[in-house]
Amino acid sequence: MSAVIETAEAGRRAQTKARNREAILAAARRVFAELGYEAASVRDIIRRTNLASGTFYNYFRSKEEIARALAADAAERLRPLLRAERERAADLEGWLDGVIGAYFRYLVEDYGGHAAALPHVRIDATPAQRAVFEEVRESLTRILGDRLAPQADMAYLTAGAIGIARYVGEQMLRRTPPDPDGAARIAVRLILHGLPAAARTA
Amino acid sequence: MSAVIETAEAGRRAQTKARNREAILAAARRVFAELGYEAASVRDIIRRTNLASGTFYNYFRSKEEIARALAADAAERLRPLLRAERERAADLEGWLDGVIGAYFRYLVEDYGGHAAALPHVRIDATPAQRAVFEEVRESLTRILGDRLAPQADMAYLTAGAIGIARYVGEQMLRRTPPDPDGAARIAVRLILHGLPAAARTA
Amino acid sequence: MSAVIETAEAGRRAQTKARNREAILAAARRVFAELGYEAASVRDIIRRTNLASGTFYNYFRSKEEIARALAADAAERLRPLLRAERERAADLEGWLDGVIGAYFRYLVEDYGGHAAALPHVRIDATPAQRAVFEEVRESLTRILGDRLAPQADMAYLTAGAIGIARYVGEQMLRRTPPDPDGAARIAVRLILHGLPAAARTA
Amino acid sequence: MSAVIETAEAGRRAQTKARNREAILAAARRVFAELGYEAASVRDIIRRTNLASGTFYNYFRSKEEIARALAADAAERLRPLLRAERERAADLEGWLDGVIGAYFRYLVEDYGGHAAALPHVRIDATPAQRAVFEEVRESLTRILGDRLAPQADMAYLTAGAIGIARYVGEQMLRRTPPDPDGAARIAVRLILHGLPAAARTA
DNA sequence: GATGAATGAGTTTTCATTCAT
DNA sequence: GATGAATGAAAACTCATTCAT
Repeated sequence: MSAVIETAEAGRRAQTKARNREAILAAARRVFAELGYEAASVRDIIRRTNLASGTFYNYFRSKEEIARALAADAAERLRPLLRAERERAADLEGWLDGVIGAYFRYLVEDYGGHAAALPHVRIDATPAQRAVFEEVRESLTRILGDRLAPQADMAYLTAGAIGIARYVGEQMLRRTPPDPDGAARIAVRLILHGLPAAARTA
Repeated sequence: MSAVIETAEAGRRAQTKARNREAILAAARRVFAELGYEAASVRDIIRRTNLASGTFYNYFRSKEEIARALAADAAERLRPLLRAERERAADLEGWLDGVIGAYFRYLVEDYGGHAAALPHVRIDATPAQRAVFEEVRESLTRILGDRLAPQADMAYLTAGAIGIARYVGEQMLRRTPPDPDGAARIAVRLILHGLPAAARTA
Repeated sequence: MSAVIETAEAGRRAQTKARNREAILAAARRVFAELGYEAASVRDIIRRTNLASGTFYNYFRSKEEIARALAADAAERLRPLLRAERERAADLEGWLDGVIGAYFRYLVEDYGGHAAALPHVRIDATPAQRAVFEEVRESLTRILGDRLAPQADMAYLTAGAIGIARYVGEQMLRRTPPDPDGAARIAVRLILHGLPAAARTA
Repeated sequence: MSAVIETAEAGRRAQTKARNREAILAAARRVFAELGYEAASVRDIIRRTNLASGTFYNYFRSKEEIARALAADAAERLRPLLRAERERAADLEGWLDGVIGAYFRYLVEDYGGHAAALPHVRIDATPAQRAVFEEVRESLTRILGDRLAPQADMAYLTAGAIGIARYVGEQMLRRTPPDPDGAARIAVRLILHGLPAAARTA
């Protein structure tokens, strides 16, 4: 077999691998969303794929690993987005608009229709998730700049902001149709000015 | 057997039943806290009890049912507390102080030491939980009174406030020792005035 | 307590005992009929009674024992009937008419409506059942008298006759409404003259 | 892997599957025969196999399902035999000889030695069993031809004939050694001429 | 690397039976 | 003798993972 063909074949193989991996991840995302992590079985995942059950283990060592990979994957996709927004944003409001809008649109895309199954993962179950938390914390710290009291507890504040995004997002998913933009506007206002102020305007 | 004795016996039996139910619930609470809902098995629960395996099924039909009972139980305990605070509180700040303080102290009591395992149950998985959500929503609506724009989306705002409490609470549980009062102060400020204002003070 | 009262009370007790025993037997008969022996549980039986589960064991040592008691009971009720018919009957036809008619009416009474659940008990699972088999065999032997070849295999012939009664009876139970008399007529004719002869007449 | 090898492998796998299925069915047949359906457990069945417990569930969903499969299987094997006899037989006697002889030999083969446990399944528990009943009924109807009164109740007569075969067969299995031919002769005579006639000859 | 049946440890669940009251 | 909750052995069943092909 000539080197050229070998290379071509290797390319094709790599492509197939990537495609299979993606197929498994996509199936897992849907299954976890519909059944929840515990109720979902590897069989459920593989069944939504046209692969054989054993093949799963060529890609992921276990059910736990794919769950981690999924979370990491989500974080991976979130992180550059957060980064980009951090560069672009002039102020806190701009940054929040960008970030929360993107997050809510992502939620609708990935979970719309299965609202009920948004996985309530621990905030820092995986390294990637922790990275997202840190990214948010750093962004907030930087943007707030010297308007930040030295003793301010940024971990709590970051957690609070993420809590708002999470729960308003979940609430949004429950509506038909979900309105990511309206929800984002309210979430941003809530973070910026607090509940009484947010309640005073529509 | 005389009626008197019968009654006494019935009383003792009812007591034993209640005690067993409580023992199982307590064991489940601990097991869920330590292992997480999914990893926990009915065996794990019953093992922490001095009851026989079959006895579990005299009280709960399945692991899912006890989880629901647990959540309902928690909500049940939360609700009167919320109610009481609603009566007592003069303004939003007073109400939030009371409610969030109580919630955080409850968290520390029930999950302190097993911070990692605060169950991230769906906001409205059970009727009791839905009731808590409604209770919070109503309290907020009433306290805000005419400072509330007619078109304000109270479902989103309530979700946001609960999100703050949940995630700041979780963050607090991760600290040793947890400081429910400090965390509550920050959560309240965040809800009242928003993140920039909360960041400006300690 | 005077002897008189004691006696009266003893009588009442004996009555209650007899009534409870009958209640349990009746419930068991229905439960076995509806679910089959294996699927039926002692709980199912006791549930159809207004007795407590433990009480069952004051009357029967086990589920197996009540099944035996039930079969014995059926046989017990069948046997005197067979005996009586044997005395009364002038000839084979008369005896068969009496016996099979009685058996079919008994079937309708006990299993009508639950046709599907006629228990296919082994012909000789219990002593009482064996006794019925023997009773039938003896009756046949006596009534046939010297029209019986010495080498005739009465066990096979008795089994055959019982087989006819059993299966025609089951078939009858499947009809709505069951017609014990029509079925009995055909069964008797079949036993007496064989299938071709029975087919030649209605 | 080349297509040729793939096919070969698929063939081998299919073979193994078929062999395993047969092994489980055979084990179940023996276990049911020895313990009776109710007393038998899936564990008992799988233990007589060199397969793992979970493997059972790759083939049958439950104990009930394998029982049905077994009955269906038996009926499946009986039907072609009945069909063949129907073509071949010149008259009722010939047909009965063929059919009952075959049935009794089949009984001895499958249940000989475990006489006590011939499963008394409902006559029409499965489609295949219903098919056997229908096959017998049709065969009888055709062979009797115009010697059959128009109002004759063939369902009852068929049930009666099958009852004879069943119970005489069971009686035969209880003997050591079983004599399928002797038993068949008597059963046939009983069906053809009735009990008195059958009793008059050996 | 793909396949898919086999594995068997582990889990849930049932239920006949016991026993303190 | 009645009660009914507790018992725990035994059964059914699941499913992540392995492995021969």
